[in-house]
Amino acid sequence: MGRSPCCEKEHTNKGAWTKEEDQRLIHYIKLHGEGCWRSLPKAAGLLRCGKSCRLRWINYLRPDLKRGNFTEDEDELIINLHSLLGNKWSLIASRLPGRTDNEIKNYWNTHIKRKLYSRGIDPQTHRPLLLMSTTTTNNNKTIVAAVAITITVIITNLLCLRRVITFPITTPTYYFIIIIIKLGLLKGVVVIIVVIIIIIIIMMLL
DNA sequence: AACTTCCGCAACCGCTTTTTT
DNA sequence: CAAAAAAGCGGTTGCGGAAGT
Repeated sequence: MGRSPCCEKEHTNKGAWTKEEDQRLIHYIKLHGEGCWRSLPKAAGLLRCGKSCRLRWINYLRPDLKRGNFTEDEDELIINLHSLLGNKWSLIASRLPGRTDNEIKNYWNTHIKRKLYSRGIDPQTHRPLLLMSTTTTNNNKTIVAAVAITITVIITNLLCLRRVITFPITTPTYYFIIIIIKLGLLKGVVVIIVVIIIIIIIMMLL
């Protein structure tokens, strides 16, 4: 025993709103206020779904919306809130008067992501990009390791071929690269040194 | 000037949560 | 309490204008 549907789906307009539709929606809400989006389209004489009316009002027509570019302070606030809340756009928007969740989401995807990348920060985790490559999932580590090794091998062997360096990359070097990439620089170097010491001890005992 | 590619943003889609009957 | 739709939310798409060739 539910409610009746909000609109007849086959008799609704889609796509961009016209000036006339905007005026009808503004006029109706000025007279009757927000709320009950289910009955609004019919009462306002709009061939739109209630959901579409709500979105248009909240994201575009509301009089308290702040128009224009985001300020530097707003940028930093969005970045800080995103680091705490993640992609909770509505929560982020509630801390920025006059801005909508949709607007902030779009702004994040078009501007702030790029800004963070240029600072060398991963926009999803807010961690430095270089650290990311060594601490993500095993699958990602393998991909990063494979790409790094392939590039290193190609460059080293080309340099060797052109006699810039006198020796090609060797098998132990591959393993050292893998270890450093998988464990990080510090841990990797420690592990390599320990391995070398063990090898030296074994050789001396033999 | 004509065409193509890129970019930003409004609107839609589909899912989850809340409300109503 | 259950069912069904509204409300709300976040991801994605597609259009229109700007920029590049």
